[in-house]
Amino acid sequence: MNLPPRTIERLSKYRRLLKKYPKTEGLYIFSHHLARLLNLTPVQVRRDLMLIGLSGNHRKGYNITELLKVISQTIDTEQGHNLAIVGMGNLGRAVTRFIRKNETRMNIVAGFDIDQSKLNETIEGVPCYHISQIEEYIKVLSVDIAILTTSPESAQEIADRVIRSGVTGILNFTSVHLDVPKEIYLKDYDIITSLEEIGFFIKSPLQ
Amino acid sequence: MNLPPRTIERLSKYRRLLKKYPKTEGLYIFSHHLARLLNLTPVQVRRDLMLIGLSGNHRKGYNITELLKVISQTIDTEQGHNLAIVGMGNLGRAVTRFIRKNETRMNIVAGFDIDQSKLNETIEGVPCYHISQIEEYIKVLSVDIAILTTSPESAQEIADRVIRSGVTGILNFTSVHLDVPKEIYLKDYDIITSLEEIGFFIKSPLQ
DNA sequence: TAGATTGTTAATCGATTAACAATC
DNA sequence: TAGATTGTTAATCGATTAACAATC
Repeated sequence: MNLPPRTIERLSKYRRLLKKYPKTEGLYIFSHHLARLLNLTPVQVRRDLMLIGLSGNHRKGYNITELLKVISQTIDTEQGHNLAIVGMGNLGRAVTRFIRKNETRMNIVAGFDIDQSKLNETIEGVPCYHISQIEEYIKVLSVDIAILTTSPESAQEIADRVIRSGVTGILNFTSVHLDVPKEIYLKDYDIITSLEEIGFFIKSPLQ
Repeated sequence: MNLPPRTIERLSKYRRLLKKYPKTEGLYIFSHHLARLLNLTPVQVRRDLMLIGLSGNHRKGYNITELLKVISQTIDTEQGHNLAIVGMGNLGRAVTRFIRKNETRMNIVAGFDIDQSKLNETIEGVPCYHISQIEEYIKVLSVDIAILTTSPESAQEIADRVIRSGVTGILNFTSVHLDVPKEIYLKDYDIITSLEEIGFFIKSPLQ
């Protein structure tokens, strides 16, 4: 199915919110209610749900169970995704822990680090291997998404290597611009740029 | 000055890249060269620089020193920004370390945590206080940007409290939707949603 | 002059929102 | 029926890109 990236992001947020939604609040939810919980407009919500073929009830709104089912059918794959964290330093371990606390279809199957002492050890419940074994383990474990939490210096080299090994999605925490083939889905988390953006907009009067 | 958010983000990236640019490569850079280094188009680069009043030389391109000067004048404030990290767990400490490794105008002046044992201790070189003292220290230290790395449960309460104390910019790592007044500049880093977005687009054939 | 570049407007693209018909 | 909602198209907004004049 061909859906806009922004819609996918919102679908993910609808699902996460509704999964925790108290059962006592009823089986149905109105678009304006869901919108208010996420600071969106009711039209946005209805449009998103329309795009994935969901329809609501004019009296009661949208059936939450159906909503959860159809969103999951849209977003998830049967097997889920196998993730590798490359760079098991502070940030890598924190991100690992963060992901594992959430119930998702994302299975962290390996961590990699240059530190020999971490070899074959289990960190945050994830088996950790030496960086030299990336190609080998990524293939064997069918990793399709890599999270890059390495040093800036090695980021591009590691990206090249994980891509060569079969990874097609990358979440890049390194603040380094990565050059990747256009068939790779790359998402950057550039903390420094984000802070500078915030800094600029809080000094200027806001729109 | 009124500049689009995307332009600010790119200016931040131009600067970071050019700061590390080897001196031997010359004092000038062409828009197409800068564009290639960041996977942008030359027009995008020229337009961004035009918006901040920079002009280049038809033979040599843009003067790197001037470029760095004008970008800094645009983005930075004289005093820089004072940051607080709220939640000094794994993620908070990792983010603290990450920011301190980069040379920026962002000064991390305080960390906060519920853990009594961290009270008055210095973590990653940052003085750490108990969460009950947020209001007090944010005011005294003139913190204007808060980074939220707390538990999801306390995220909204903490956001309310830092805003009440004078913070106007928030970088939110908690994956929880925050309800903030429109004059607050909020930027979300939702790791779960990002992974689900990547997951969706690597299963579908890419555009 | 020819060629490569900058500078800038107009067209296009993607996403949001306004408007409103249809339904219960 | 009146009122509140859903469903969907058309208009608008923000950002990128195409086109091209100006300059060295």
